[in-house]
Amino acid sequence: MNKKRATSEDVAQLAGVSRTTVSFVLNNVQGVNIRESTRARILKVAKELNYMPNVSGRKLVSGKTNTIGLVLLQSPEQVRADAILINVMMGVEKAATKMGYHVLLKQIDQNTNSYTQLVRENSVDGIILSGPRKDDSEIVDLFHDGFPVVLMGQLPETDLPNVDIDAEAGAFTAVEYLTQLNHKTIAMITNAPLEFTSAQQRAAGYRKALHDAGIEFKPSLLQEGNYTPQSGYEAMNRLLTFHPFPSAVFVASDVVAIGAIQAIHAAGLRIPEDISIIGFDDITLAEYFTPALTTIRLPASELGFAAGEQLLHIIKGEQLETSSIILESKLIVRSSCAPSNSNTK
Amino acid sequence: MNKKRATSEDVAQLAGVSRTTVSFVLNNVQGVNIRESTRARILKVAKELNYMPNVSGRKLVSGKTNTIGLVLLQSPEQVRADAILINVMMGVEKAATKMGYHVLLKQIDQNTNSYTQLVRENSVDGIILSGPRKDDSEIVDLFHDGFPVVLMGQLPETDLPNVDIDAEAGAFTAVEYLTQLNHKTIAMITNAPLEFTSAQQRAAGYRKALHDAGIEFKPSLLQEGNYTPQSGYEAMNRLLTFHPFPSAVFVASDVVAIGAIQAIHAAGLRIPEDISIIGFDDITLAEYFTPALTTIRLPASELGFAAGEQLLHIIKGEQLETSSIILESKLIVRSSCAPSNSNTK
DNA sequence: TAATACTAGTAACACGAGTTACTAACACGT
DNA sequence: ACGTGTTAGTAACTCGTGTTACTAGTATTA
Repeated sequence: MNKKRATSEDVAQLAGVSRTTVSFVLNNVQGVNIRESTRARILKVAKELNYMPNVSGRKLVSGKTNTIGLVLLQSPEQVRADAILINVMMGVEKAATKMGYHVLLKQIDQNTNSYTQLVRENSVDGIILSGPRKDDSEIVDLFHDGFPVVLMGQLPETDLPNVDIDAEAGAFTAVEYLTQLNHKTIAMITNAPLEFTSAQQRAAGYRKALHDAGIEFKPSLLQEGNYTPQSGYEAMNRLLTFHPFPSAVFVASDVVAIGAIQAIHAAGLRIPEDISIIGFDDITLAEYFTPALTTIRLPASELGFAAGEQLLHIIKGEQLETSSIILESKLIVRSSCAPSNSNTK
Repeated sequence: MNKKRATSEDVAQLAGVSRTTVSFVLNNVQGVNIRESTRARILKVAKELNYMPNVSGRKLVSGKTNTIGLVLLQSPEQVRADAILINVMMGVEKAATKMGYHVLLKQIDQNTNSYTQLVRENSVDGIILSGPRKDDSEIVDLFHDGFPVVLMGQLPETDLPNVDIDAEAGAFTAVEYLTQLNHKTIAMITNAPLEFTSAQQRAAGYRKALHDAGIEFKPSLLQEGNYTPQSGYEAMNRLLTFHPFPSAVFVASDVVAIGAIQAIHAAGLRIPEDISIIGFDDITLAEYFTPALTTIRLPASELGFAAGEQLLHIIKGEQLETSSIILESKLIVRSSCAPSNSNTK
């Protein structure tokens, strides 16, 4: 670093005024009288020196960092498998940038040191937490300390501000679509093990849609996936051992669905003629699966953006319209579902 | 924020010593005499108060931020289409965390304000730049100012420290694999427009492999893709209008490849019987394409990790073993390539 | 003309740490 | 008893900024 960056003192000296005046001018402080010529001179010098205030100094006195933390509690494997996470991240970044904030990215390993450190160090003004676990008391403590926090996802039995997809409604829509196609034996493969709330929500939507259609829920038709295509492959193979096998399957993740599709093809069956498949997420590639996957589109980027905006509202102490923002998903019809030919059952 | 965080002054008062002593003890300063009992008392109080040094204060005096910037110059669309970028990011995060650093994420829109701001503000100690453009002089200026910088990718005619995949070698391997299968008419669909170095490198590997196999390069067989499956679909359709059409195609991106596969299927042709396809990237889903895609695996996470480590070396002023780290890719054979049946030509 | 109000700016303090230079108390050798 | 060295610690300065309280000079008003 050859060139030392200019400080406000440098600007002050070159402009022949005090540092205070420089601060007043550059921060456009109201209620202070500065002659127009002086103001112009300071601005000119600041520009010449390419002056930018040192954030550390500014942070120290203001107590604000102008930075929000984006904390991912997902394991590296989950992150890798989560095809829409990057969109979410970009959404957060966009919201932050819009308000002049930075984004600090942190991936937390289950047993590594906690993210509370970020807060104690005064590194961030607020935190967006992606993938909260039920047993996570840290975040609740932070919230009760009055620290700005927004969840991405849900934590039952708490009133933390959160932003989420209406996964239950999305799952409901998906399964309802299948029942309307006259399917009677509809299986589900979850996106994740059932201890995760995201899986629970989708399973709930599945059961509700079955119930509304007057179809009895059979536990054996609910198989667990765990983010990977491989898990979808295995789950589908389990379903295929049933007689008769289901005529339609709701797979609560497109990535898992591609494994299920593989299994169906491997068994010599056709989609959608023999089995209908509906996915969840609408990842970029879903359209290019064979066959093109009918699925539920999640507003990933919007989710991140909303979380960022919500957090910034809280940081600025603004009144929230609602502490819980639920975004709607949307059915995208392609060609992996067909009406039941009713020879099942 | 109800509870004010404890400062070193608080610790000092409660332990009945001066702030200086607290600083000595907590930073384990060598060559200073502190009675063992005092030391223990201070540590105990610090723990009780849950004291963590305020980073802003520390940054101000040390001039270090313990933060590195990860700057993405890719457009939001590119980011969305780049299936391995998230792995790269996690790799960077891992390297940073290992050394006690934070990662600041910044996505720069082509014409938005520059990333130099991050530097001037003193927000980061160094920058990793992903997706540099040829005409980017900002980064070169920063480098010449002595600011720690690492490129992810390459910038020809500069000696900036960089970390990259050996894309040319990877492309060479892919195409060599096809020539060894006795293919004579081998087309290529690029991952991106040819003004991007990443596309140029892959095209260079393609031409070299053709040359080594004694096959003449035909410009018409080199079609441009632009990150999306749709572009692969269109490029493949252009190739299919040729008589005879190529017996094998190297698609320099798995995501683009899936579009090409769609086009081939839509034309009623089979893979690999009628056309062999080899991809590039080895995205998570490549294994589950129909057919499973033979491709070149990029060490994405390792790339990010290496970039992070390299940058931290530079920041700490350590001598670099080499200023350019090139990681090797690897051929992953699945079932989308078959020997040429030699009826072509 | 003297009291008052406004203009244009500055001196001084605060934020929370790290670090250098100094001191008071005691031990030791002669 | 006196100088020297060590131990255990502290006062005071620095980093770069924001902000409050104050002042000197000028304009306005009674």
